[in-house]
Amino acid sequence: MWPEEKITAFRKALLDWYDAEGRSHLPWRENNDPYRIWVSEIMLQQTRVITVIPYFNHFMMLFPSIKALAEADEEILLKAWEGLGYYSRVRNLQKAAQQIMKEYDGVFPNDPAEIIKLKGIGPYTAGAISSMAFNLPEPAVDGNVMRVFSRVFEIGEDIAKPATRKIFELLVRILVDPERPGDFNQAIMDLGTDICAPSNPRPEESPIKEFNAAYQNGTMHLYPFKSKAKRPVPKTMQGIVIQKGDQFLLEQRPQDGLLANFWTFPIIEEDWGKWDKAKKEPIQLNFLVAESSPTNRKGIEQLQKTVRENLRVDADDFQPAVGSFSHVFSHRKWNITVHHVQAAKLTKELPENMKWVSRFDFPEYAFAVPQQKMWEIIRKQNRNFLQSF
DNA sequence: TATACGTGGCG
DNA sequence: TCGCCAAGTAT
Repeated sequence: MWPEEKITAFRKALLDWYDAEGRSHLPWRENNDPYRIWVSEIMLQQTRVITVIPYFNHFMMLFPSIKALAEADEEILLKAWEGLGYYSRVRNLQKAAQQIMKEYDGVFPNDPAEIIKLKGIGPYTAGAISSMAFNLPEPAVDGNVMRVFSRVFEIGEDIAKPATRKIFELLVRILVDPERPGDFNQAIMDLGTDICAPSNPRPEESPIKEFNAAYQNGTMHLYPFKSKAKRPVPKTMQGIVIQKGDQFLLEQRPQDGLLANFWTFPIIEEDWGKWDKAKKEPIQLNFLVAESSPTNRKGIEQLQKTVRENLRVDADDFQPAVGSFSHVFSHRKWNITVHHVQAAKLTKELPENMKWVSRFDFPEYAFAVPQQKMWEIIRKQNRNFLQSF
């Protein structure tokens, strides 16, 4: 580690730059309110600042206090997070708010050991809140911090591995400015956003270039080392939009897993391994659907049969696909073919997780992006001949 | 420890 | 089009 004088000089160079060039205008930097800082840090997990700003302002208006958040209706909560992604974040946010109301009398705890016990708060966020809201000299190590210091100290450990974070925490615990820990942590992140960016960094403009070993040694291209992520697994899906007048059939997804609890038009995954035991034939939706035409309706009929059996909806007038699109998640990719059919009648006995919803009530629902894309296809299709869409 | 979990932007 | 990236956490 550096001698004490060098550490002091590093802190000064960084904080002088931060005072002059840091992003002091961000809405969650208006004050040191732990609630605001907490909400912002959760939103900022794996999410860009520019994306977060409008969500943050709206969220604080809807839920201005920990108490308001703890008591919020879950539908309203999810709607406020609509489009941000990683939706378990907002569920955990509310759970933590309820934890604070119950265990800490509604006052955000100021002890790192207590903070990290809150749902959805891990080592990074605990350090961020501790340092920014309570001025405690805690490390807040995120991707930016690992990138900056991997270059400064030429650390070649794989930053994709969870264990690597601990190396940087040890480092930052020593380096962090004891007088201004929150500003120190934010300064590193501001630096990592632009000057010390992942691609096309400009180290010659950096306030700490004299401290940057990789820059001095011409090894910038080697740091940070990050192992490759696996590419998303493609899945072939059929999106089934079933309409009866103003009503559309929506299905609520399971409470765990991808897009948990979200309402969507039914989405059927192609399953080549699934066999119809009675008929002794595979249920193969997609390749048949893809080949369907006015003269070859086998695939469409297969789909219609599946809809009747699985969704318990007797849909007539089954048309070929009205559109398609891809949606990439972090770990999988949906290639969705969208079908629009008119229901012969409203089925009385729907499965528990399905219901008919008027399209005029759609604005009250939180729709994940795949659902929004499906709805956009239907709207465009209908705008051609229906003014009301 | 490795994997699940969203979305949008950029080269 | 595609791969990578962004203020991570839960399990």
